[in-house]
Amino acid sequence: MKISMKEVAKQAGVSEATVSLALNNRPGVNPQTQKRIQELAKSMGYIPSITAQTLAKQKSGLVGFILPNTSISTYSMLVQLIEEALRLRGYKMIFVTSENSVEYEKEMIEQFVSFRTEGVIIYPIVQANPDPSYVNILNQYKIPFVFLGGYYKGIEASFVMSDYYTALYDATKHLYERGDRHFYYMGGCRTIVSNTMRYQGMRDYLHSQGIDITPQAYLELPVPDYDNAYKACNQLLDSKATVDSIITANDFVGLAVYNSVIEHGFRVPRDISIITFNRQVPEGISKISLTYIEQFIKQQADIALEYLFLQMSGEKEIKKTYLNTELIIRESTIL
Amino acid sequence: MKISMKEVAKQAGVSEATVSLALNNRPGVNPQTQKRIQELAKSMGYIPSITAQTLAKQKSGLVGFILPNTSISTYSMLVQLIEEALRLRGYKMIFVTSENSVEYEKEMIEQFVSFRTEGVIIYPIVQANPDPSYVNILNQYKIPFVFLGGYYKGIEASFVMSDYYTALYDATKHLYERGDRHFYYMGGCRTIVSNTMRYQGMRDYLHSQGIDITPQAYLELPVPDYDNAYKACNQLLDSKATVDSIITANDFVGLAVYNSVIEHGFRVPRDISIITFNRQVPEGISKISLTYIEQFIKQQADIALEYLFLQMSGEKEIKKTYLNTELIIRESTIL
DNA sequence: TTGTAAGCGTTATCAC
DNA sequence: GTGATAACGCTTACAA
Repeated sequence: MKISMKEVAKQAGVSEATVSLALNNRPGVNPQTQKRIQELAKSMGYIPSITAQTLAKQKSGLVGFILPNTSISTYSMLVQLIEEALRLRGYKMIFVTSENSVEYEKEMIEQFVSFRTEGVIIYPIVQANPDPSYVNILNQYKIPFVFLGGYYKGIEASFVMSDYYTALYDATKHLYERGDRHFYYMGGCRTIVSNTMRYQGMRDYLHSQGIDITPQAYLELPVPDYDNAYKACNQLLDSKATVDSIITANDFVGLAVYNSVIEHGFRVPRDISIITFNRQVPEGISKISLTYIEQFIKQQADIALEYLFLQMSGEKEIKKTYLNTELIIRESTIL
Repeated sequence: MKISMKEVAKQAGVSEATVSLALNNRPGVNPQTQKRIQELAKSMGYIPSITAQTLAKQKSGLVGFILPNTSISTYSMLVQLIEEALRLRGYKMIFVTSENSVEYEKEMIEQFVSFRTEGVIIYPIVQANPDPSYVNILNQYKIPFVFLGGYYKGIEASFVMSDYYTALYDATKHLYERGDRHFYYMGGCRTIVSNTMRYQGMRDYLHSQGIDITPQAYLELPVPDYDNAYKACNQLLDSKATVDSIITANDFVGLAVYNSVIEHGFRVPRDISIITFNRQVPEGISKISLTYIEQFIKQQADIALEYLFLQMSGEKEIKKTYLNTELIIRESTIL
């Protein structure tokens, strides 16, 4: 049977108030009584209704976390890291994915409001978002929130993300110093902040060396996956463009590029070099190990949480962190 | 400001009851009033408290889904499929991972009770579970549940899973007919149902051909990942055992085996053939494309949901489905 | 130390 | 058609 506090109270021969106090280890209840009630409740299989608790306490103990999806290993690491950190702080995570859709993200954020979460962490969708103002519903309900992995222009909130600008700046430098002069970046939607930053990092380093690139150097994929990348790279190479290096958004894209490059009769890295983000295919499995840009996921999770808890404790100041990345040299750029 | 129904009612100059009826499109309210209230509520940014609704309605509209983790692509597909199907039926999914730990799964199931979910789908942990009786708390709270991808012995509930027995039976047959005679299976915890089934399928086919294997043919990995598999396979091959084929739990294991085999101077598939489950590394990326056993994930999700909704609508009968799999031949077993 | 009672934000049952 | 009001299961003053 469904057990409620009333049942426990009746069985114990005390009032509901006493049961509540006893079960929550609150002072002011006889240790004997407390023990008796706790044991009774346990033996009855009583599990309190979070719903009722939330309503009564006006605190849900919930923190919402929204991610574009869960299929990228970076993302699923974040879920685990954040869930654990929240649990240690006595919060429960309520986790949803936006499926990379604006509408869906909006809905999910409203759902967070509906659940009266006490804080929200948003990993922004990585597709174009023309008007992210729906996020402000969180402000209306006084629910603190932070961005992780990016942010929306026009929404004032703390955020932490990789310093994609410097990452691309440095990666480009590495390749330039190898002698490469013709550069491409291949990835997803170019208008989102993190991708704009990448383009600019590449552009600015090259500009400093007297090379000016055009937006065509950004090869935009509808979805940054193997098939799209393979097609796009074939098209690029078929066009007889001069290509020295291609930097890619993730290693499925990077490995598609590798296959395409090889099939066009070029060698990697002798003719064309490849650098990737977000390596998730373990070394040893793929045909080539790609030089990659490592992002520090755990640190990002930690900082996001730190900022969130700051906001939750009343802090008003907006904090922004661009986190360092590290270039890990592998076969695809070694001379 | 936080808006509650009271505010909306006040602004609209009607009672809360009317607001409730209007917002929920219930009969018995003047269409004009209804429209006025709906627009007002929207303009005020009112979002109802699910908590209060749940308490009042005694229905949460929630279905719990628990998965060992989210890093396997099979799993993340399931999350999406199930979430969508539930949404279409007017339910919200509350999704958690068990981190493959008994204690954690227990906790999460209690959490589902605590949220008063109306149904639960359990993908059992894929490590040994000595006593899964904690699942029965769901029965006590009259929360229907089904298993997906496996089940726990001793817990009576509907389930759907791949027919691992036949999968291995047929895979072994395929290899036997190629001429292989010395078989191994490499995967995770051998005591869980789905792995026991695999072993038995392999054993029984071989027995039918007059070959008797011992439990040593099951190479049990602490965790079925690349590193463990690589080590285990090295050990096997170093031992000079005769090995004709190795069937593996997933393609990280399969590709680790491939590397180990190659490094020991054998050829695939001429000397040793490999079959895997749960391929997730796209073809074209890995050094070799592995013959694999395809599981029909969407069908499993559909059936699990069907069984769950049957139970939720009062059906008592327990249904069990072992779903067909398909052997997809690739390089690693082609002669 | 324990019990009584109000209140959290909704819904649902009645009167009106 | 609409408005009181009880109820949902719990917490939390405050009273006893």
